[in-house]
Amino acid sequence: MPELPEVEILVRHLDPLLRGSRIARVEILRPRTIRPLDADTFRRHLDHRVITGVRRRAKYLLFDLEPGPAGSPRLLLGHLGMTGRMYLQPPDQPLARHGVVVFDLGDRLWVFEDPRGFGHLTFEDRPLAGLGPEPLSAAFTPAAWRLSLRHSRQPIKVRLLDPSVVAGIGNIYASESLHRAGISPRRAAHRLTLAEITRLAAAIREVLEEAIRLGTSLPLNFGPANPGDALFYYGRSPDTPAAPTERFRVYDRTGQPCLRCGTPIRRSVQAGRSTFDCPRCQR
DNA sequence: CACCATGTTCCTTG
DNA sequence: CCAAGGAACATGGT
Repeated sequence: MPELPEVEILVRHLDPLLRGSRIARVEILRPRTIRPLDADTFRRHLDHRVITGVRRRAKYLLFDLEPGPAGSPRLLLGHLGMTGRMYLQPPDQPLARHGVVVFDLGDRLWVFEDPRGFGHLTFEDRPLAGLGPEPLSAAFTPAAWRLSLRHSRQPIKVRLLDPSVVAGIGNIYASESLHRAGISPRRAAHRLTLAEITRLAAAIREVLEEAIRLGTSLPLNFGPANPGDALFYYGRSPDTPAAPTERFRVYDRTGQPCLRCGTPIRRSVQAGRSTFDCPRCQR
């Protein structure tokens, strides 16, 4: 499901539902999801712990834990990978086919579902240390950001996917941000002018904020009986309401007219991943 | 059968 | 030492 906006929307959804909940039992159906820790340690540390809040950093979900026995972790980290979802469901409802971890909260189940299995849960917070600025924070200024782009000859689109450059941008919003800023994804990062960097930083913020606004304005149901979510890319079924039209301006719109100038959107491959841009608006 | 897919890490190459 | 590219992880949709 995830890039920054989707994780942010999920965090806002989960926080009031999980805050104050006590974990009665943890069921690990796919041990590989718990990494790089072992499943037994994980289970032992979470038994009877209380969640005091849910936050986000980049695409990580951060679950704050009430202090437990000496040496127990204060923070649980979750990452959804490409296809992870989380939701609460009644205990008597059947579990999703790819339910990988289930937290028994007594009156409800908190389910982590992940068909492709790229997501994970851990207490290991080292990956957070290397993350770049949150694009929606005040610390994300063009002047500061410029320094991290100055030394790379890589295409700017590829740099945007590096979490140490800016946190939470994925393949969809990288293309979307560059289109909004009118910058070619192929431009070498170190050749961007300060004016372009300023424009791109603003575009990133706008694109992400718009996506979050859209998500919070929709009646979302993250439950297993509603795999559509309308908002999220993965798991849409024919009978669920379609996502709002023109949610993306370039992503996955190969050959369709650019909404600004009408030129057909082009697909290319950079660092092994699809890039979408308008050959006319983005130079 | 082929190719594609929202992410991240690790290994190899230069 | 670093930068950059590609494979790997695993499953499902078209």
